[in-house]
Amino acid sequence: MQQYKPEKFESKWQKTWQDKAVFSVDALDKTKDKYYCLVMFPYPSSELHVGHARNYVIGDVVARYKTMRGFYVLSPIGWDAFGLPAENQAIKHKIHPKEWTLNNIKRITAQLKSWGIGYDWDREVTSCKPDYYKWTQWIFLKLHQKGLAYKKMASVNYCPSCKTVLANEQVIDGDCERCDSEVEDREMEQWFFNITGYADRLLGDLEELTEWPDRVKTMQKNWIGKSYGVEIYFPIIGEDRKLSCFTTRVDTIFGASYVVLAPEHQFIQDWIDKGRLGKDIVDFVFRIRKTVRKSKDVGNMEKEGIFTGKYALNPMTGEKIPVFCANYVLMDYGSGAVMAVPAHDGRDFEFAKKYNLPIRLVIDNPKEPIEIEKMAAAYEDEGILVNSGDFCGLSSEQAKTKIAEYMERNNIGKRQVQYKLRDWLISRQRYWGAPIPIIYCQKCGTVEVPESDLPVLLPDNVEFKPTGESPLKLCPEFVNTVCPKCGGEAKREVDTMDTFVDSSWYFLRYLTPDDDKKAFDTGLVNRWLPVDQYIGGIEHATMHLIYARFINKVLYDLGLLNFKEPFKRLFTQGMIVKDGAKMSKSKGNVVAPDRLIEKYGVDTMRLYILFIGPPEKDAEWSDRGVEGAYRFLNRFWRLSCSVDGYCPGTIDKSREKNLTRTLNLTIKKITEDMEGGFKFNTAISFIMELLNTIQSDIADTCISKDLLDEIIKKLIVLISPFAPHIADELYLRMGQKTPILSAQSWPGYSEESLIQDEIELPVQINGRLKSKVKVFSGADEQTIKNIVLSNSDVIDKLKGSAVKKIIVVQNRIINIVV
RNA sequence: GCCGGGAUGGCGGAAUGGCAGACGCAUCGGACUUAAAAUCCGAUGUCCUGCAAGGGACGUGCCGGUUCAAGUCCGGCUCCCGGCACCA
Repeated sequence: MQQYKPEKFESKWQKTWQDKAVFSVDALDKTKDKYYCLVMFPYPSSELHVGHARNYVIGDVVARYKTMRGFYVLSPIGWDAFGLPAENQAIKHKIHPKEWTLNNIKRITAQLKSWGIGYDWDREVTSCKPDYYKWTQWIFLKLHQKGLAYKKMASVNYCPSCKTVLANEQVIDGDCERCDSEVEDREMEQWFFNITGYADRLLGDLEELTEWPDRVKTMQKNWIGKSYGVEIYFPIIGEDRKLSCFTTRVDTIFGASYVVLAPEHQFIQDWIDKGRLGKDIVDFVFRIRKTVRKSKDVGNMEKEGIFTGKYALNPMTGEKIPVFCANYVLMDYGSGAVMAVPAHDGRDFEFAKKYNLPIRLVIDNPKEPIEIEKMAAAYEDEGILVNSGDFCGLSSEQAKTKIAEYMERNNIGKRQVQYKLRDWLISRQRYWGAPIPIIYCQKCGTVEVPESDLPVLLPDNVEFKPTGESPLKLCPEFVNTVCPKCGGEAKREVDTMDTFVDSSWYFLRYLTPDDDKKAFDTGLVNRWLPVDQYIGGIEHATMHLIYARFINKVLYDLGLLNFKEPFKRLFTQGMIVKDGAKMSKSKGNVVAPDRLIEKYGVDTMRLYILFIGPPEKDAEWSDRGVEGAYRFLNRFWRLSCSVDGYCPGTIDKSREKNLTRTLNLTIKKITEDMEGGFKFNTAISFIMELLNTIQSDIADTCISKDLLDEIIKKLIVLISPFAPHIADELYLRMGQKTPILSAQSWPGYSEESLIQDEIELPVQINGRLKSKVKVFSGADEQTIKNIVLSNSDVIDKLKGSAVKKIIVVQNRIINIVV
């Protein structure tokens, strides 16, 4: 008998699949139902680890399984090839980002091929190549033409010492990761996409995504953060204008004892301009403005504020209330000004305690009246209004409507819908990205690069010295151009686009990756999309998956697509961790798949990755566990090879029947696991169980050779999506001429063979397992009760106690209550 | 801080509200072997009890609740992970 030697045949099969083009798709072919299986395209960093492998192996299993179910499966791959790490490499190691990226792509391509992942390689797209980013730029123009791309001031992290804009990742505790200088907040004019204009549709259409995980939909819903509230106008004393504050808790307005402005607020700037603020206040404002404040820091940071000397009027109480400026109010959300109700908001409470501001209870807890003196934290729940004039006694819910109506009648406020979602800042002061196709002309102003002039090529020859400007600005050949309108001297936009723009439409490009006339073919895209199955990491739950949905909707509005949502079904896999932490080079806990493949072969790696746990959950890597997968494949190999020389003894009909039943049950369970939640770990365990059963049947030589042959062949097909190399090799050895994917369909099962004559039911007494009884399957409740109560073991265990009640759960359990 | 998720033997994990620990790893014992490796067979949650067959109690992060029955449902916590808008 031959030993299992994967190295002898794995690359042979990879070549066969390639030669027979089993993963190639003719997009025009309509003879079969289409299935678009998409994995999130990788960022080509140095090498892929087993965490990446999980993503692509899952995609491959789905693609192979769906092919076997008779679908015409499109499974493409590409590279999200622009981005920060390439530029870091350029600065550190003096290698050009393009060279570094393309080298990585080469290496990763070889890796993916050696893993037996089946892609249609003719459809490869690379976002950093001009034939791709030409169309990213085209998409920018489409948004610009629709008025969805615009410029406004926004802040960036700026390192004064390195003279460069930093990514959030490069800021460690407020300091630059390279030189440890304190990072400053700087305002500059930048490009935005008006995604907030689509907020309602992005929210509403989540309803249609019935095959998305709930957790992802919940996260997106919260990210969009639609809230209903009131914009309240607070008159400023001594001025002719009012301050707008948005609140979702208008029921607490009688407790608003001061208002707080963000340091960037226009009123603050006006007062500074007019010299109305004291030096200490101005210093405070500038200090806070300079510090980097992110939404994630607001909760943790020490609240700091200063009284501006100005007062406003609470429009409901008529009370004169102080105006503060504080670090915990951000310009990003709402109007950059909030009314403070210390008794009912945690941040306001903390701030009021620190600065000894009055805390007034206006909402009482109906279950447990609040004593203001004993309050240790804000009461943020809803309740019953107190100290609230005519509105006392109302519930928060009633009061929200009544007060809003009153405010609207009296012009004190207006009901408003507010979103947490902010417009998408796409400008990057970086080199390694798609240039924004805009030209600035002294005469004509902001002018689009005409479509016929695309792509705006990224020059190769640039300096990476940090200078405080985008490297492109230092490249005169790039910057200096002529105005497409008037032909006069003009300068190019030097910012590049966020890489999330590249990844918001790549799945459209896979249908026509080489088309130099258009970004995508509407007809083909409408036929093949929405993507039937999208697979990627949970970390993309909000940003990438919202951006891609947004761009899809814009293209839909332009009549270029006939579907509103790009991804019909979504699967988010968990991380593989090692020693309790995410794999990373810096931690030195990266498990390289290639080392395992050398030792055990690809199928072992694939099988173990799939067996490690439920694919949507994080899993801990164990080198020991790999051995188990390898042993199993060895056993599978030996057993399959043993069919030839198998000599049955006395055939045991009931063992045969049982084995046939087990086979059908296994097919059923595996099929359900494949169709349902991608439960590959349990699917594989069912194959292991069946193999264990066969092994003892073979040892006892009690089944016929034909049955054995049939079962082994079916098992080979069942395991083929997970371990395709060994499957095809064994299939060939068992006399089958064509590879499984091109010939074999997924096995079916017969419900009839699953029926059992007799079943064993557990018997509990007072919820504790005490005995078991055998009953004929299909026995009715009364019959089962009779059988149970006359069973000698049960009678014994009851010890004469009076039976109060018997619960019979069909085919499950019996519980006797005594 | 906010949003989302998770916690089950020595380990990875399994379990439509219905026999907790399938399957695999590890460990121990046995068979085969001159021996080892490989392979095959068996045992393996914890504690108590029994010479033994066996019997009993406890047990799914913590506290409480619903139910004939809770890992699963509800309320309240703890810790860990992902995201928080310039990592991708």
